[in-house]
This record gives sequence, structure tokens and C-alpha cells, in this order.
Amino acid sequence: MPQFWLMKSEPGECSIDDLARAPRQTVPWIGVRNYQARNFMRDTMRLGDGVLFYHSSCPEPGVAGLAEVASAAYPDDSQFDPASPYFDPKSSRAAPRWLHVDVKLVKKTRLLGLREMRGHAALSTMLLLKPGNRLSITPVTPAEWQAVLGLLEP
DNA sequence: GCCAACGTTGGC
DNA sequence: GCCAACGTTGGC
Repeated sequence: MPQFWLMKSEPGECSIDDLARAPRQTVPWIGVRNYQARNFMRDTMRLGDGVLFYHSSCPEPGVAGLAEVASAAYPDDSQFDPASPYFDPKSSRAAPRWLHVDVKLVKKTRLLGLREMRGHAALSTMLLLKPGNRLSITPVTPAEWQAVLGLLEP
């Protein structure tokens, strides 16, 4: 049974084009510092799960492409680096607090804008669209996934 | 830049 | 274990 996710990335940090240019079109999803999002990666994600690659905190927020989970969860090295903005002094190599998976590009799509998404009843259940949602990784139901694909590939 | 919503921290 | 203060997210 395939699972599906929506993962937010700031295009200034890593855009869909950055992903397309990355070696093997794969990037480590570093920098998640939220326990719920971490737990999704650690406990629920499986290799090959579908990912909606979402651009956030930018002029045109929305789904910018499709990707897939390309690794199991493993420790995020940036938490050990004092020079990194993601440094966590309370973490240690012996007991890493933060993990991440790798994400691989499937295809860049047209931009399915946040505003457009709000206009479709079939997407109204998406956690992304719930008021106040800030979670950077959210589960997507098979119905929501199919509805998004339908809008991206009519 | 604003601000609402939410998660985390830390004193008690 | 409560909860006020604080920091962050992210659309607008």
C-alpha cells in the first residue's frame, strides 16, 4: 500500500530546479527540527513513498513537482555542526535527535498554486490547507494524491 | 513587515 | 504538570 506525503521546501533553500540539478536528482531533507515531522520520517515513511514537493515562504507557494522517498531515515549531520543554522547543542552523535530521509525527483510539474488548491473541494481535506498548519511534512491520502495528479496531468 | 497560529522552553 | 513567555512558520 503506497503512502503519500507533502513536503515543504523554501525555494531559496532548495527549489524543484535545485532538486533536478542535484546529483542523482536526490537531496537529503536536512533541517527538520519538529518532532512530529521527524517522527513521520522515522516511523512511517517507506522507500518509494510519493511526495508532493511544495514551495513555501515564497512569492508563489504551491506544489512544484513530484518526488519520492529515496532512503530510510538517518541522522542529520547538520545538527552536530556549530556553524550550521540547524545546529542543536542538545543533540549528540551518540544520541542523535534529528533524522532525515533522502528525496528523489520524479518529475517537475506546473506550479499548482496554493490559491488554486484552495479552490478545489477534492483537496479541502489536505492538512496543508487547514488553518494554522505549519507542519513541514504532512501525510496525503490516496484520494488527495489522485486529485492533485488529476489537476497536474489533466 | 505584519500577525495569527502553533510548538517549545523553563520556572514554579 | 501547568502555563506564560518566547520563537518560528508562512501566507498575505
